Amino acid sequence: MPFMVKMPANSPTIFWMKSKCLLVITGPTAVGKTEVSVEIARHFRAEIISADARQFYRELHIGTAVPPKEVLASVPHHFIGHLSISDYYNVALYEQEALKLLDKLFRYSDYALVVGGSGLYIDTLCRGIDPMPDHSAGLRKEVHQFYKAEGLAGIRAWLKQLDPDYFAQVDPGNPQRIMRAIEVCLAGGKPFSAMRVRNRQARPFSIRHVVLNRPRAELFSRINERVDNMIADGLIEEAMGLFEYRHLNALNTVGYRELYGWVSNRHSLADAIAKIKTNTRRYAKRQLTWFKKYEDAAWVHPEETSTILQHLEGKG
RNA sequence: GGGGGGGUUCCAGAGCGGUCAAAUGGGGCAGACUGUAAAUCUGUUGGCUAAGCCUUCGGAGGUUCGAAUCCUUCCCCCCCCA
Repeated sequence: MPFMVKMPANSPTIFWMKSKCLLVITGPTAVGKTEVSVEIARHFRAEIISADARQFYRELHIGTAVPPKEVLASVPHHFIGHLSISDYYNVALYEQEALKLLDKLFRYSDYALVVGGSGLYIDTLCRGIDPMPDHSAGLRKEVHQFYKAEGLAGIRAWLKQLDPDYFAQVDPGNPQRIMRAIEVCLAGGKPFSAMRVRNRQARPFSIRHVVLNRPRAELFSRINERVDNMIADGLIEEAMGLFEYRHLNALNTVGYRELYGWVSNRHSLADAIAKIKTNTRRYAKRQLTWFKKYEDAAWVHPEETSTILQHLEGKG
């Protein structure tokens, strides 16, 4: 009798067998995930599910280091360029869609391969996220306007009133978090903290996790080099072609925002490029910090393919 | 050759007799993180046998109870006149 798991109400109704395995390859930006992914995917005859939140947008290529055409053509990839920069999207939608996709993929293969560096997205796919009320974009705008008018103190006071428990926990200086909590309280009619219970969802498949990493100096010089290549490949043109959309969240992205800062005369081109490099390095650092909590993950150098395979086969 | 400005902790740049291991910014390092996540935010940043001590503010002397801060001198930068 195969091991069966009851799925939560909002998940696909099918029951999956525990023999299915989700392979996760993550690691900081520019570590070399794309390069190894094809070989791994072929080995397991798995399709690739991207977990790179900025590769979702079809208008973004160079700045988000989307895998080259040959790579995309050699193994089926999902969640790359499936959105437009003007689309609204969030992790919960990703979770839903990815689970639905897995449902399909696992009919043909025992494996699926997640490749990407967006920690929150990977976590959500692997363990779920508490259900939260949906709400209109208008509500977010409203809260944001209140913030602009009343400042940090204003939204803090508001949150304190709506959800004193969460108020006691949030970073007091983080407007984004405070505003989100307010939105959710308003939309759900109850405190955010009552909904954010961090329930871990059981998944009907096993998960094996590899974090790719390199010595810091090596990683950083790859980042610097990659940024130069992006510029040579036409990042400036790509960014400028999207100039009118620069206010969109999707373009609040390393590699784009710095160039907009340059055209807006906030700094020189050379400074912009230097900033892209340092901001990318910082991003990589933040990713690494996030990945450190993956206790079951194996950390390996991307060139050690056989070690990677070993871990993904469960022999690690 | 004459006149003026300046050399400060990784960098830029405040400080201008005690409250200075030295503001602030940058960078670095560390961290947080349940629907904006390549986002957003926080801490830390001379050394140590750490509520104390030691070594820092171009070099060397000096004044003073006490100097990054005042004086002398030396070295090095920059600007103006020649």
